[in-house]
This record gives sequence, structure tokens and C-alpha cells, in this order.
Amino acid sequence: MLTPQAEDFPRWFQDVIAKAELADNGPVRGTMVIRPTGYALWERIQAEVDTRIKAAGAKNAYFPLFIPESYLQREAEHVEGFSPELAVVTHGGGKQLEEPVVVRPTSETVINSFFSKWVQSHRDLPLLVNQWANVVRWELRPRLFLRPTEFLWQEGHTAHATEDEARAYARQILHEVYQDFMVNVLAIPVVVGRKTIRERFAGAAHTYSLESMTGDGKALQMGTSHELGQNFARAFGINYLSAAGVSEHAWTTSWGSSTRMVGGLIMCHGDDNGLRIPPLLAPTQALVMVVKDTDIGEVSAAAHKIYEALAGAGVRAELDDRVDIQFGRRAVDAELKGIPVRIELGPRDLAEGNATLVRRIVGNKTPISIDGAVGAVVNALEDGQQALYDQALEFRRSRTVEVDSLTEIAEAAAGGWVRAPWDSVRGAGEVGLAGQGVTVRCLTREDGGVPDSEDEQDLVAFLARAY
RNA sequence: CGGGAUGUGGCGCAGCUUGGUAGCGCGCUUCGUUCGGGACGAAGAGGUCGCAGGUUCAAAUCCUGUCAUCCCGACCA
Repeated sequence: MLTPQAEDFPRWFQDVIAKAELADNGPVRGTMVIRPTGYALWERIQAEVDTRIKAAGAKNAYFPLFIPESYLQREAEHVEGFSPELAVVTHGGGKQLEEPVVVRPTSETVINSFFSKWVQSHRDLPLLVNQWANVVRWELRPRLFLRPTEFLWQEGHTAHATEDEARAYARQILHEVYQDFMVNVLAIPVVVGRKTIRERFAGAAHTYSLESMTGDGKALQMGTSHELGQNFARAFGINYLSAAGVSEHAWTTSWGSSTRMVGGLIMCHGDDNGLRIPPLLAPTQALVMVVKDTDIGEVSAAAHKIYEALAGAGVRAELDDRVDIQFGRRAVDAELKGIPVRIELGPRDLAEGNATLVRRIVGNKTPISIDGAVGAVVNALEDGQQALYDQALEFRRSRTVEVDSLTEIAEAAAGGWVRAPWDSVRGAGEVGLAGQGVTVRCLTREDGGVPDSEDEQDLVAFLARAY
């Protein structure tokens, strides 16, 4: 039942989540409750992403949850894109509001309206802001973690003096924040590319995205970065006086990544025994387990020493000395939660000066010396990180096919991804395929580079069914 | 909104066709035996069967209405 086959994948996905106590459906359709185990994952994601955002120079800030409805309407494409999925508040304090407010589906409109006050001079630019917040999109069909009604994310918003600067920054975030985090920490291979005009963000001039493959061969957008051109600057009046004394519209960007990444992680790395968390992300990297103990507690004492040595070496370690709980139960629990490495210690091991190293990711058990425990754990963590990435990459390769002609694409995309010449699908082909549930996920150059426009020659289109 | 299904102890379900006053597994409590991969035995706690009407001596079961949830599709990070 837990096998991730295409036809029963959503069931498998939810079973794993339920068993690992990550989340439940909430009291409102499509919302979610994230239990502590799952939230710890999100906190680690936040920490890693936040570090990279700050390295890119953006600073954190916070803006209001409620947005006056009229703000949304200032950017024509933006309203059109979002109005079907807005949650609108019409009453407050027992009275009907003069103007309804919407619960933010994204914050371009509020943040850019503040930007218009904060930006006066070219010396105020670039303005680089990020916010960690919840947003609400009243989707017709919610999916746990992948498309819930309410989700947590970071959204970055920036204003620049020139288009070149805005483009460079949107791409810097794309590669140095998102791609770097997803590949090197989440161990998820992503295709980084450009959205087609049909698929781009409502109100954007250029949208870039990172796409991962899920265990059933579908595509999942893991993050996006947009160049908003001068669309929002014009709509919200973000103007500055240039060095030459001329009033100019700023060029803005926005970019986001969300709790969807938790879902992407589960669907990329999960196996029949539950989750497999990449070591660099794992809230608990190594669990030291006391299998059983003697009357004088020598096993617990030895386990505690190992735990301290691990912690001292910078490993995120935890000690489980609850010998009153069945060993099997604790072991299975650790597996479901995807803890990358366990060190099991009992009287038998201790008598031989040994411990048992259990690798969750590659799935084996080996005896190690207690003295060498730290080194063995560190190696196992490194190996596990690499193994997860390699497995995911190999899986994606095995489920991606090259197709030249439009007519074969829909069938080829049934079980995975399709790489096809953009020229063969653009126009009517893209529309027709979308009608069959297959969309162009993104466009890349032949060498994998991110195109500046969809009119470049010889672009490659990645097509798939998507969540 | 279209198609399909389901609402019964905390969780997962059976019972409904053929009405007779609710049962199983997991979990929970207590005791004992276990304990190196989700143990076993015994004894317990826990449900006005989604809601509202109706039929009947009698409704989880039949009828009508209603609400909710889930799955597939349209919309989407």
C-alpha cells in the first residue's frame, strides 16, 4: 500500500504523512495542521533559506495580513489572476466593512504600496525585503502540503533602478537561494528554467521556476522568482529621481518558496518505510538509542557519552534512553520520521566495545567501535546526503524521455517528463496539451541555461503532468 | 460546478440487502509474563450510529430532506 505507484500515489503520500505524524487536515477544508515533527522540518528549511536570503542582501520585514480589496485591483493582470481564489472579509467588529479586505494571497500589492513611500531617490535603491508569513488561496481543489488553502512561505520583494539589476537579482535568488538550497540541502534535483507566457505569474514580465519530479513522475514547482518589470511600480507609484534628476519607475521583483517544499521532500525521498530526510536538513541527524540496559545503567551512561561526543562535533544528535518502551517501536518510529542515522547500543555491544550504526537512507546496519562512533556518523551523514541526491537524479533520468513531435508528447508524459523542442509545442500545441493535463513546466537552453525570452532559438521545453 | 463515494467509541472499519436496541482491529487504563525490530494473556474505560423529519410496536438498518468530508476533473505556488 505504501508503494509509490502512479495510480495510488496520493494515498501513499497521505499515509506516510499520517504515520509520521507530520500533518492532519485542519478544521477548514484544505487547511492543514502541522504537528511538531513536521514543523521541525519547516524550521530547518526556514533557517537554511533565510541564511541564503540574507547572504543575497535582503532583510526581513513584516506586512499586514489584510489587504484592502482596492489594492488588488490596481494591477489588472494581478487581480485577474488572483480574484478567483481570494478569501474576502466583509465584516469586522460586528459591523459590515465599508471596503472588504482580502486575506493576502501574496503581498505584492501591500508591499509595493509601502515601497512607493519608501523610495524617493536612486539612493534608496535597491530595496531588498523578505517576509516570512502565511498566505491564503481558496483553491478549488486543495492538496495536503502541495496546495493547501493556507500555507506558510517566504516572499521576497525588491525594487531596483534598472531592468538589468532587477533581472540579475531575480536570477541571483533563483540560483543562489533556491537552487543551491534544493540541490545541496534538500538533495532534490531541480530543473531551473523559464515559465512560458501562458504559465507565468499574474502581473509578471518574466517568471522563472524550479521544478522537481515527484515519485509518481509528475512535476512540482518548488519555488519561483519573478521579474515584475515596471508593472507594479507603475500601478503603485514606485518612482525615484535618478542621478540625472529624471523621475523614473523602479523595476521590481518578487520570489517565493513555501511549505510545499516539505511535500516535495516527502514525495521525492519517501520510501515504503516512511520518510528519508536528507542529513543536512534533518532536525535530528543522529539518534543514539539505548536498546536495553543493565541494572547499574552502564549502557545509558555510555550512550550519553556518545551523544555528547556527537553534539560536541556539531552533529544534531538526540538520545533515546526510554528503555521502558519497546525497542522495535522506537526503531520503527525513528524510521518513519526519517532520522538519517541511528546508533544502537545495548549490553551485548558494550561488552565488545561496539555499537551498531544504522543508516536509514541506504538501509543497512554495521557494527562500529564506540571510539569511532563520531567519525562513522559523520561519514554516514555525508554518504546519505549524496545517496539521496544520486537516487533522485537517477530516477528523474529514468522517467524523462526525449520527444520530437507534438503528437507523441501526451502519451509520453503519462509516466514521467518529456523533453521536447519548444518550437514543436509552442502555440496551439501548448494549449492543446494543457487540455490533456500536460503543461510546459519550463523552458531551458540546450545547455540547461535559463533563457531571457521564449523567442530564443533552440529552446528545450520540459512537459509533464503537475501538482 | 460536473462525475463518483463515504459519514458508526481517539483512529481504521464491519453491520444496512432481509428493521429487534451496536460489534471488530488498532490505540488507551490496570495487573502479570515479556523486552537486541511495531510482544502475549487477563480484566477494564470509551459510541444518543452526521443532522432533521417520516414510516413502524420497534430504525444504524427503510423513506424524504439536509449538512459535511473524501476521490476524479476544471482553477492554481
